[in-house]
Amino acid sequence: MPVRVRFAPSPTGYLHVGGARTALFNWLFARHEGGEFHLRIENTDTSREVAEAVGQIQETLRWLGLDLDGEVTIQLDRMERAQEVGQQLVAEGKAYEDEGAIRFRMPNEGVTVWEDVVLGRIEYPNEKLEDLVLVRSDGRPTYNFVSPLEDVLDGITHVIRAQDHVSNTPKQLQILKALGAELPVYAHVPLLNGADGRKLSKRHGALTVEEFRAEGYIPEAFVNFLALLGWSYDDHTEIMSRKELVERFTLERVGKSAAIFDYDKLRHLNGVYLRALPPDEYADRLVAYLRERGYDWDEQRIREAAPLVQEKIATLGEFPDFAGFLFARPEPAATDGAVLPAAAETLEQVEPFEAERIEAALRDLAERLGLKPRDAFQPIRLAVTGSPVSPGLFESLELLGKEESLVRMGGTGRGGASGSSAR
RNA sequence: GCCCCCGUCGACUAGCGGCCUAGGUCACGGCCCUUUCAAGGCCGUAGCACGGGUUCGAAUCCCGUCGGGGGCACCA
Repeated sequence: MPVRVRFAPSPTGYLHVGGARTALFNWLFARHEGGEFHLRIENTDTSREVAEAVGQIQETLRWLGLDLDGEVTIQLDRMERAQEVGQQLVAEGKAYEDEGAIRFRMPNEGVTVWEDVVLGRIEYPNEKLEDLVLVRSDGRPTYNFVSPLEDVLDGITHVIRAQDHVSNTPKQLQILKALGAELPVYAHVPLLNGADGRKLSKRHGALTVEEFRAEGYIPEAFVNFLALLGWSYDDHTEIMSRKELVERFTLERVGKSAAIFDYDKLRHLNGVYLRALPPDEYADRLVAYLRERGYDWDEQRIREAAPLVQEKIATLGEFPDFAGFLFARPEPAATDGAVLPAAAETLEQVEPFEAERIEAALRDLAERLGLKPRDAFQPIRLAVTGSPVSPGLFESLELLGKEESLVRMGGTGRGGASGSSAR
């Protein structure tokens, strides 16, 4: 039987990183096995918000590169089918009417056992199982009823979900047994926690995949990072392409304990991926990102700036702060502008105005003035970029052009040696 | 309260009885390189929760304690 898995989020809004990780593990498993990956929306109402959330979830999965098989199924569409099955269970004496609702008869003794691919053998005492409502008095089926029912209807072979579902599993197993259905294999993947070890929440930072996207993380890096949360290939391999992840992913190597979402490591990985991109593709991504974020900066200029920042920033979102001075005059920064007049005079003579010549001229100047390179260049950087941190100075000057560079240097230079005044 | 699960450096993890003086990565510290910031190179700090067993031998197996998480709905 071919493998078929499903990712079944509830449509409460944008996809959370925890959900994304669960979706990724499902997808990796399906692709590794040559099986199918389906999306099922577990809703109990059909509000407009739900429709929007479904769209957002699909867009996020698309961005992550987790392609779907088959049609997206909506839980509520199965409502009537679930009611019929509920009635059938009543007829068989496996469930009973209770004030208009249908309630399932749970066994009172014995244990429900399953072999969890991640957790191992789990035994759950049946006496702890309460008779649960299958269909509410208003006719809507409950989650613990439809979810396993749909798994049967959809031919789901492996249920890969987060560990907060562990205690639902014995209930669902009992229902499946009553239905006479073939049982799927269960794999409960560890949860994702925030820095304090507690539930991941807003105060820990970004939470939805869309937020990370907005901050300039790229999907390859994000997927690689997510894969490493609760799964590992061996004792040293970390950077893996999507293809390699698919080849190497197995549920057997998924860990049991909850992981903490490490923003530092994500950022590092993103930097690794960004630096590894071919220059022209890096520029493409940067342009696309800035457009997405609403920047109307000149595309040609962005492309020219790309090589100056590729080695230096770890997320595309850092570009505006880091290289924004190339697109608009920065606020003048406080600096000791003593060298500025001489530097301006020197640069005036540089022709053509190219990084290599600029560097040679300025180094020569520094030497004549008896200044360390850093002492000579930093005031220029401050004047031209408006910041003590910037892309390479000489390349930046070249990009800006002689005229604009001199204007910026002159603007601060007039302040004289004190240079502490902004004007 | 009851039930289930988990427990290796600050973080992600490797480890499935001897290869462990516990390995890799991020973060952190130092040095080098250097026009700033990064990147890169070298070095370093730091961990098997605790207590009992089992065994010639335990991070690895068993029991207990402690700690953490999840769940106990006509929510999903």
